[in-house]
Amino acid sequence: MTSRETASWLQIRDELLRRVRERVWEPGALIPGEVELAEEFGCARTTVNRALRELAEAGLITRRRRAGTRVSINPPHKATLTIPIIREDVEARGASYRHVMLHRDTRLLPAHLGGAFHLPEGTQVLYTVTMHYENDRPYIHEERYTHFAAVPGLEEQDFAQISANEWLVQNAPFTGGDMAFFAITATEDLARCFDVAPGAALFTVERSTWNDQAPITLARMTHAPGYRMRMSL
Amino acid sequence: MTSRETASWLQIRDELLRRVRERVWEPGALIPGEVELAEEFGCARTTVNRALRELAEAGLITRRRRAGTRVSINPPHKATLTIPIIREDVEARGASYRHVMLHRDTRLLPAHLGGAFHLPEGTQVLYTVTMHYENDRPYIHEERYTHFAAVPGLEEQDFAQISANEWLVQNAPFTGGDMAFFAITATEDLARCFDVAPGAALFTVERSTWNDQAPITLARMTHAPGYRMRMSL
DNA sequence: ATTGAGATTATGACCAGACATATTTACCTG
DNA sequence: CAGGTAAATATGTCTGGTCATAATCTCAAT
Repeated sequence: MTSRETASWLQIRDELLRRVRERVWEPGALIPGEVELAEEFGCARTTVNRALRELAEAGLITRRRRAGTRVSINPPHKATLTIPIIREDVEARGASYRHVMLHRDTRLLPAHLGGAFHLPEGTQVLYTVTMHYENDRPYIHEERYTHFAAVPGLEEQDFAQISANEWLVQNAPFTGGDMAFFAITATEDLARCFDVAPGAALFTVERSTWNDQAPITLARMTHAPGYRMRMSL
Repeated sequence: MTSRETASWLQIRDELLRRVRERVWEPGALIPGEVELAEEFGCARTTVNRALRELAEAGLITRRRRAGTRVSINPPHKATLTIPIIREDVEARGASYRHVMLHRDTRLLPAHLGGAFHLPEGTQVLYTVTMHYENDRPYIHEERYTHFAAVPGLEEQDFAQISANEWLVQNAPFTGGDMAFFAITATEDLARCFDVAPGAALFTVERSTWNDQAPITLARMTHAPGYRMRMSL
């Protein structure tokens, strides 16, 4: 008890994890209560609780008061994607980064974006189109609508030094958002930007973010041909 | 103390979260220690620790022994994707599901998959091609390589009733994996399956899973035209 | 100036016990 | 038998401690 190799709650978690994985406890089965496990492992209930809570957060077990703890029937597999700032992403690979703003204007929110961007149709937004380059090769084409009222100081920014992508992350912290991934065929504009034939398949990420129910920005980021977005489970 | 609306560690977490969000504590700044905060909130150090631990797990703050707790400079934005079993995903939308196995054979691992599937080139694998339908409309085209040695009972399965997708999730629990998303242009085969013109842009997910360093399966799932994979931040 | 030993300190882990809360089970009543 | 109430119980939270560990700081010896 004086010197253990790893924290005991971790050992307990791993042992419980093993029992779930190796079907010592079948999916759906009720597992022993905290008191019983604490006795088995010779520790306080708190420690078992810590281990069980972690497993419950991971979705491997389901806990309910009075009803006890059960092995989940089909544990949801979750993958976590860390959203990078484009510049940092590129530079982390040791490549050079630059960006060019192709277009910028102030306009009223187009009707067809009502669904993704929960604002009334006529709201004033900033519309920008930016190309991001990795080692001077086209990397991402970014088309973005930003809600003026939600981001103070937006008008003064020209996004020459710092891209809208990066500036917004630092200056308009969001509390929620969602993303969609899909494939599109290159329009003539996009084909020109990426130097491919129109109709080529391109991978696009559309992301909208908001803050206390006020939408901030909606970005559509189309990636260079052949791009693969990776994540681990 | 006798009756609070929510658990106090949650209240403390939210208050600390507010201070971070509203820049009461600047990014990079050192925040008060657990003892001091416990005093401020009038609770035990354990309770403050619980709140701080949650925030640290979310990446909003960074904690180090002796050095104290700091507000993260650029908190990583993470999105979580829950990977569905195709059938459950379809049925959850109230649609009917069916699948058809188009092809099945045993073969040696093709050389070009060495990278994604960390097995020697000649390993015996099961190759299957399955179409998944939603309301009798093509939904996902699944091409899959499964490592024979890693999955006992694989040979006996014909995947007529239950798809490989679902069977493997339940019978070959994996401990790790990775995914890649990208866009492809439809080959003639795929175009026929989805009833679109060859060259159409299709969204593809490639997923490989393993278990204690032994690869289990590599699946390439190509989605119907127009499909959008959604996730929230 | 550099290095290394020791004191200092904030977080991390743990414990034994207490009370709170959500559910289920058992029982009691109409 | 239906419906409501009370007891039982497993998890959830909190307290007020102790000890462990990692990182930093101090200061002296090289």
